[in-house]
Amino acid sequence: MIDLKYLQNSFEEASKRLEKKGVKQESLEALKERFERLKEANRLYEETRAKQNQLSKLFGQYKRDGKDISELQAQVNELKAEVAKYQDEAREAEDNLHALAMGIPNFPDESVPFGESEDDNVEIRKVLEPREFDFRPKEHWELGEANGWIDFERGVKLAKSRFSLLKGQGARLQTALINYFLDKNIQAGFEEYAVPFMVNSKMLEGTGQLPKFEDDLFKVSDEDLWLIPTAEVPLTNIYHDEILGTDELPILMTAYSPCFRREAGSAGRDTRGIIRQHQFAKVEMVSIAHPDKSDEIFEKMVEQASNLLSELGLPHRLVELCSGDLGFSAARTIDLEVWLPGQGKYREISSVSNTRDFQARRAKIRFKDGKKNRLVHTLNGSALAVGRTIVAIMENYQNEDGTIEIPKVLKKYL
RNA sequence: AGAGAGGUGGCCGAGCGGUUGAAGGCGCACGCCUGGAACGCGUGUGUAGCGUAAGCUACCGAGGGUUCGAAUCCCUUCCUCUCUGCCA
Repeated sequence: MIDLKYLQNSFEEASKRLEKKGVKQESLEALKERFERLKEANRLYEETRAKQNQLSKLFGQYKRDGKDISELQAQVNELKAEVAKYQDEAREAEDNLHALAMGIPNFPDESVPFGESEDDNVEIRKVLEPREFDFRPKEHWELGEANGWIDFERGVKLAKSRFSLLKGQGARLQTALINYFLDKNIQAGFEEYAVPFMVNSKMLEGTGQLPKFEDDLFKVSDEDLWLIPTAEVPLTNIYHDEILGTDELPILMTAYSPCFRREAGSAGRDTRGIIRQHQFAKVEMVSIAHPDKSDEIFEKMVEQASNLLSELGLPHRLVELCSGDLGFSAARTIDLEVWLPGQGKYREISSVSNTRDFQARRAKIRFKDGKKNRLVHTLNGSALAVGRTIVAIMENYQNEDGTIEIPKVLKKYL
């Protein structure tokens, strides 16, 4: 959630910043108005409530002194109705504010380039030269089937479309990658966690998936439980509604998890292959940082993801997302796109974001700064999406006969 | 899943429906004491919102209700513990 006081005090600036992300001025005006209405409603409620409390306190005295309370009673009864009325109004104002505020995305950083769509994203640099093929490189689904690594049809039979299964060397490769990523992340100072793969709705509100993006999620029927779309959700919310000590920061976490996404808006995109599935494996990094240190940690996380790709020998590029392509919670995001020779394109394989205090405010994650409690900064990034890494390995390491080499660094994991 | 017990401040632990935001203890911080420490003594020690401030409001797992007034009574719900059942 954005800082409503900031919105109120610096409305021009705030709305200008959010305009870059496609937020209409009107909704911000409405938000500001609802914030002010809530404050007014609260003020009225608290004032009348204070009066009532004062009178109520007299009852004890009156009784002890044996005085008549009937007049007092009448007075309080009048106030009571008023208090109830103001309380209802305050609650309604609160609900209205919350409903709107939770749907407003985060401010992009000043440094984020302006743009409307992914076409306006800015390439920062390329890492490793794509290899020259002296034959037509195949796409991963051809290779996956030919090698018996991926079974698309039976995956669909077991669940539905956009599910698949890995077997044999394909499955081994996934396990190897997970272990490799976790090992490297641990070496870089991240601590490994094994987290629940389902969370309740409060946690999803904390990280920003709910209430706005319910359609992207799988929900467990009859329970307030949802399959996680990324380990970012449980990892970040580990400290939901907690106050950390300054000396505990930064907290660097990593976890493997399957990720479940309904991808409601993506019909027709990447229908072949395992680029876009309802379930995929990912190793995630999440950092809880002191506000002054989050930029530094952001760089570290980008470097970490890039290093993983480099060590696997996978050509990739770093792309700074423009304002219009930035996710709901992110203030800044760098995507890592891996080269896929079969497609002849760079495709997203990791996304590192700094959400600043946006998630922290929603999830109430604070730290003690001297006497004061302050919101932390939260960051997340993939290191890496495992399914897409398998795709990248297959396509980049393919031989003309369809066989696939294994990257050197993975040999000891297989 | 069934039966029972319970959820109070960083922790332990009190709390006849009326100055209880909450006794007492531990812990912690500061001060005194000391050559320095321990002990001892003194003071302080939750969070959030509104307000320049004094202060006001809210919070005793959560949500409702009864009442002039609820940590205390009632309902719902979640969680923990013990026993039984089931299970990797």
